[in-house]
Amino acid sequence: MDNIKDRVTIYEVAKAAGVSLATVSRVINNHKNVTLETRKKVEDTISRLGYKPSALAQALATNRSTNIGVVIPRANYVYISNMLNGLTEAARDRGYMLSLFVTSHNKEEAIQAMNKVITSHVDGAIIFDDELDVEDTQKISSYQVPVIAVNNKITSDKVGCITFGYEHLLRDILNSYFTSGEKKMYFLHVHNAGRLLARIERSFVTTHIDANKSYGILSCDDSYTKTYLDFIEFFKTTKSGYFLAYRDSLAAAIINAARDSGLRIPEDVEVLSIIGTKYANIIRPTISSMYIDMQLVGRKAMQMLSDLMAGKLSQKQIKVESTFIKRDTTKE
Amino acid sequence: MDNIKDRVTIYEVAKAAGVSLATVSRVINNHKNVTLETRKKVEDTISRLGYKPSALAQALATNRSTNIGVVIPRANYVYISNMLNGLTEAARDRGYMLSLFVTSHNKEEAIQAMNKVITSHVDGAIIFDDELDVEDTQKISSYQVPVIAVNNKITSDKVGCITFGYEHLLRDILNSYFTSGEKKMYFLHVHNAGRLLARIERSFVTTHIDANKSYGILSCDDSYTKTYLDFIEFFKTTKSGYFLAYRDSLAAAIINAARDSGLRIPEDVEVLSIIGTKYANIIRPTISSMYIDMQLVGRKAMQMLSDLMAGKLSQKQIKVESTFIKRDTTKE
DNA sequence: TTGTAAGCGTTATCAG
DNA sequence: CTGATAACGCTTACAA
Repeated sequence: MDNIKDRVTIYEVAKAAGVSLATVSRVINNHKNVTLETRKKVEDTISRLGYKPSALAQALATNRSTNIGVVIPRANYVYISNMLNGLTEAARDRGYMLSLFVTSHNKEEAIQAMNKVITSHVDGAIIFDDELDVEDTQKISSYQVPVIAVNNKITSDKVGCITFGYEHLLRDILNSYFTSGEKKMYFLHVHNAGRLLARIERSFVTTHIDANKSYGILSCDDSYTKTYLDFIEFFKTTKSGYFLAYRDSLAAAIINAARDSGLRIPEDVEVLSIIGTKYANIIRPTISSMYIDMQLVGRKAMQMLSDLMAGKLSQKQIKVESTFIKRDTTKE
Repeated sequence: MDNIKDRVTIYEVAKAAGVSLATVSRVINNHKNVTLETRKKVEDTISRLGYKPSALAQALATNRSTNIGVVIPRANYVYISNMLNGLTEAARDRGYMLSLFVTSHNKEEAIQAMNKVITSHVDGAIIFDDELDVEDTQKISSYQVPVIAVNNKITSDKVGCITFGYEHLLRDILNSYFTSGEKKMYFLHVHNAGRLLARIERSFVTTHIDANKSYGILSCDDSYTKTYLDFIEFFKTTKSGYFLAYRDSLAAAIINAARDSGLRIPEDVEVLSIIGTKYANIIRPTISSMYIDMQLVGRKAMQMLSDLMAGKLSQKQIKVESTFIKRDTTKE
């Protein structure tokens, strides 16, 4: 319905204060060239009438909305909400609003979201989506919208990016394990979990091939309960292994299933969580993990975008390295 | 800079297609009364020029933005992001965009956020903030913005609400424990954690007083690590107790500290997590908790708002009851 | 079926 | 220092 009708407009304020539109506009924008007297008069009627400028009209007139579009996957993961948290903090410090665009793990929808970002007239966008290709991201920048792509290596005039360094570290971890460890390694393949996991899986495979080691790929659902049950089955026949799981929940599923099957950690079963969060430290045994501070990534992304919009982003591509945190689920 | 300058406008499309503004507008809005021929002609030039309508201008002209404002606390808790997730899903199904406004646990800032919601010209708002009083929420509705308040009992013409039922259940749990349990109960008081926890704490206290039982209030930080260390100290002198903690992380801190102090769960120490999430089931021993499906709350809130905006919200107030889930950290 | 023109609530460029 | 007035990009009666 007419929910935003009968809103007080700048026009009514002007009339009530006995000045012109222009003067009111000057007051609310803190322009100089306004007598203290008129300013006070205007401010009084503003608060008397409860006038709030329409950000919409302002945006239309000025060509800047102070809105930042944020594209994130729909999945409700802790590391995503950590990043979102970093984004909101940094946005607030800079006076930006955040418009949220969520995408499923499905390319078509991601492109839809892109289109919405464009039509929504944001001043800039931060795109964290595992499905979008370089060309899709490029498209938005052809609309003159400055973009920071997270987990997507792509730069151009109006595009910067933050990439994650997982492969090197993983390779190091594996190679080091090959020298001292003796268990067979398994990678938990999650269907449709996006390019990040796929890339890590590829790295896992090639490292094994390069070292001429055998390995296993285990398909699993992206759910704690389902994975727990699957591993209860699995451990009926297999009694040891080193498992790499996407997230802490999945790692916990393996750990719990192993213990409930009478296996010891890390003697029989070792587990590494790829995208570790604070829960890796809360769950017992504490979970060894690869870690990236996603909240920091969020803050950093917003800062880069801010610089990019101001035309003074010097380093268009930064890489955030993950670190290995040894805890109780691995021997080293 | 001029990031949204040299954007293709409806005017250019009209000229290029050899029709008027109005016709282009009709095409993009799927109005009938357009020849198939002209429609095709227009659509072709639209895609040729890569034209995207400006949601801003549309909103200004139609008085509806399809934007929903969401006010949530800045705190990065799982249950909050669960709710946000439910909101985004339901919003997407209805074609709304979400504008995010985060607040610290600080009233002034919350009011600031309220003002931004008003100026940002959203079609409606969902407010989940523990600091805002009834009057603050009322204020926004005086701007004709339909609002659903979460965890705030307040209704009026344009305001509906969802409240949480924790007190009754807690009272039942406590009274039942009084008959069979023998440990002293402690409530973890978290400073500035908002009204929800304060209300629950009050309920905890009065139930004890009514039953003429002694109890303890323990101040703690809203941090796993700090709380863990505090309880390592605590358990040096106190060897048993039934502890009620705000969230799973805090409950886990107590559990881990108890075990690391050689205490048995639930024989010596019992723990109840007040706002349980899926982690209550992942952590071992699994944590008994009170549970509300926050994702559902989010979806429900969006549905109510949608109805409210359409003027057909019949039940302006709904109460979501929490349920007790007995797991391994309590005897019953 | 299509075009003309007024209006949405601001800002910004001019004169005065 | 202040006031007209033209944008901003779109929708929508009203005319044609």
